[in-house]
Amino acid sequence: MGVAERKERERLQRQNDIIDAAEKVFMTKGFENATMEDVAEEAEFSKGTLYTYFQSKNELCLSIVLRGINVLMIRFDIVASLDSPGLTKLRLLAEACRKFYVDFPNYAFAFSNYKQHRAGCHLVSSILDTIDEKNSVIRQLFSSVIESGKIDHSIKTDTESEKLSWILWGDISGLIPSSHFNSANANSAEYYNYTITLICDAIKQ
Amino acid sequence: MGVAERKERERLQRQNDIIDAAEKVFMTKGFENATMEDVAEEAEFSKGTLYTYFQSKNELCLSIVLRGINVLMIRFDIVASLDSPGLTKLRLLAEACRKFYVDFPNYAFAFSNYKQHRAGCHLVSSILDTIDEKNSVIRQLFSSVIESGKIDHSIKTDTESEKLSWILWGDISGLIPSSHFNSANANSAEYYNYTITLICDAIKQ
DNA sequence: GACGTTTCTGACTGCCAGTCATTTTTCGAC
DNA sequence: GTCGAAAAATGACTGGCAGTCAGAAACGTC
Repeated sequence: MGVAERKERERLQRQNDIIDAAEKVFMTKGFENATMEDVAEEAEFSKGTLYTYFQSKNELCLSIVLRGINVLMIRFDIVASLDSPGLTKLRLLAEACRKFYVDFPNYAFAFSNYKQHRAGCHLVSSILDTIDEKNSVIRQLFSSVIESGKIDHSIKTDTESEKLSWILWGDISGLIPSSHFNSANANSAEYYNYTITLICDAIKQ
Repeated sequence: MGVAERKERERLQRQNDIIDAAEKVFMTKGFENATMEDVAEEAEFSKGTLYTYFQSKNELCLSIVLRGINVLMIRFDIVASLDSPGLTKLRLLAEACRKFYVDFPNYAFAFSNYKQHRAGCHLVSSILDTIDEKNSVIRQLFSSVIESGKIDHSIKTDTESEKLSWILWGDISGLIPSSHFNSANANSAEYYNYTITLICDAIKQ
């Protein structure tokens, strides 16, 4: 009796379609200006239906963030599994993240508004919980890469891997996408790279 | 004929009173939940009056940010005028900023929402222009401190002062108060200090 | 005290997130 | 094929708030 499974699959598919539509609409009109009506129209559903899939407009936005994190994590996992010195892998993680923003500007945009959507999402939300979880996993990944660098002597042993993984992930997930959308700063990639260079210089053995 | 001057002074005073009220209301209720009615009541004006002093709710918030920047800049200027090595002054600038957030949590809060208010402020705004100006002045201040460090041999001569001042000011004004992708920011001061330590380690002569 | 100017007011408008009673669709059982 | 129950979709409606504006009040000048 695979009906329940099929229904669940279809539900997830519809949910995905709505996120697709939201990505498109929020990206073109901006989160503030886009209305749930707009998203509903793009997704070819009525507004009411959106609310059977998402608690609020903000939660819908967080779903986009979550999607982005998942895509990014695939790239992170590939880097982490490489057979290279820890410091090299750390640089590659940062580079993977930078490239991710170039490849998916809509996710960079979503990331830059993350805090705002999170604040506007008071209710208990499984999506919020999942994001927290993924964040924790990513920091652990960074942390283990740093630790591996200590073992292979590419990174100073007095480096505080937990703090550094927090800072690095915070920098590349929060600071960079937000300055990316700052009109005054055309060559943000250069600043991004310089930040990474400085931090790596500070911790290299 | 000091009437025009007195009127201007009074107008500025009233504007200040409104910002005072807004600081209080936004801080207690949060920007999203606080209404212009709330601010008006606190300031003992009607809602309409607020709009003769500020173009929008977002511009009112930016005024709070601007106030904060001015307060912070006084502290920065004191540090910059010290007769110490450039690297020391850079550390003291970061420390002054951290202390500023402790002394004025409401400004830290305003800073963390800066991007959002800026985005919601489409119109031409003299407050926005002034903020941009102050930001530029602060980056110049950082830059000149870095340059002075090169001269007194506390900072490596290949340090890119313009990029670094951008990064540092971006980090301490944007990243730290918002403390990005995680809610557990209990010991954010530690992360803040470690970031500064790492960057200073990277550039010290 | 009358007249022009500045400041203030609060009822009103338009917009939109979010709701919910109702309709439509799905699907197993017979 | 059709009936009844459950699931999904609908869109008119509500409530709340940012921002407006026509008129009232206060102020300044002669």
